[in-house]
Amino acid sequence: MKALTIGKVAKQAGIGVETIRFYERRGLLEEPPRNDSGYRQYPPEAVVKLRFIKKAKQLGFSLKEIEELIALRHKQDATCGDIKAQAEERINNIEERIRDLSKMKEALVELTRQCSGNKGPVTECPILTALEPTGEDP
Amino acid sequence: MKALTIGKVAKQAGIGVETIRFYERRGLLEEPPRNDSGYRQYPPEAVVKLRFIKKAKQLGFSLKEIEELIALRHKQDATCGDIKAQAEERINNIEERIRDLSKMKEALVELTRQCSGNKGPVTECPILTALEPTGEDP
DNA sequence: CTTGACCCTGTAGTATGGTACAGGGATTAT
DNA sequence: ATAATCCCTGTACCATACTACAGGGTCAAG
Repeated sequence: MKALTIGKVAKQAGIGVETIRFYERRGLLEEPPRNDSGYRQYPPEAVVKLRFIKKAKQLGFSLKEIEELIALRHKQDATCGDIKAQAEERINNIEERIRDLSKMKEALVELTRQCSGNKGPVTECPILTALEPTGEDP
Repeated sequence: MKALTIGKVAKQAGIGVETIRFYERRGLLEEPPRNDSGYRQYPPEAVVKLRFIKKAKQLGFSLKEIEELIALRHKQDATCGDIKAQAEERINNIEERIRDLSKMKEALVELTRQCSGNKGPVTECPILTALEPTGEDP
């Protein structure tokens, strides 16, 4: 009697209807029971689960990782430490991405530092010549 | 007489043959002349251009941005300042990504700090309960 | 002169995370 | 009762940046 249609769930979770069906196809969300007309009948917990997915995504977890997290939660012998390990892997991953981005940034900052940024011709721009060390155009 | 086949260019630039053809389709690389058999005949400058693309990619430029950079370089009235502006936009973009990632990381670090990481049951893991605030499973 | 390495086009598939119909049936509000 | 919403499936599409064939022609070495 408290079953929700997909539209209600979508609104309450702040996610699109199509996206929910996509998550179901992906295996991220279990298939809910259907009524006589074939409409999905979601228990209220579905909203909770979708919000979980949404938050995890905001923390940078991929759908695949979220799937693993959910699977872990359902395993009887999974421990808190398993989850923590997962989160720590995520942190390491994020740190690596930050390091990569910082390297890119430093290289670019160095290039712009060398560039006067004035009205000089493009052919003399140190940014381009740095990218194209031996280069001229056809 | 110094024309290169696509395979030679690929090897010298450190890029796959298929990737070069893909760049050509994308409009990133101009179509080279062909010989009687329809083989692409690249001038040696093509290697330079591909290395340019490769380096720009390593600096985090997307193919679309690289296209813009190349177009800028070919415009008569483009200035060094135009290039610098492009690079600075890139820097801002990278900084934004770093800020986003740092936020994610901080949230995760805070969660793992709260988690004992011991053999406790998953249902009591603060990481999961934080992600799923009101939640229990079906 | 044949074999293997190279080249060609065109199409399709990969991964990621969705979004957008088309073409139909069901439900709800007026 | 009928129109406006919903819901269904299935498929195709968006961007990004490739990668992998299939099916065929060409070229160079032994």
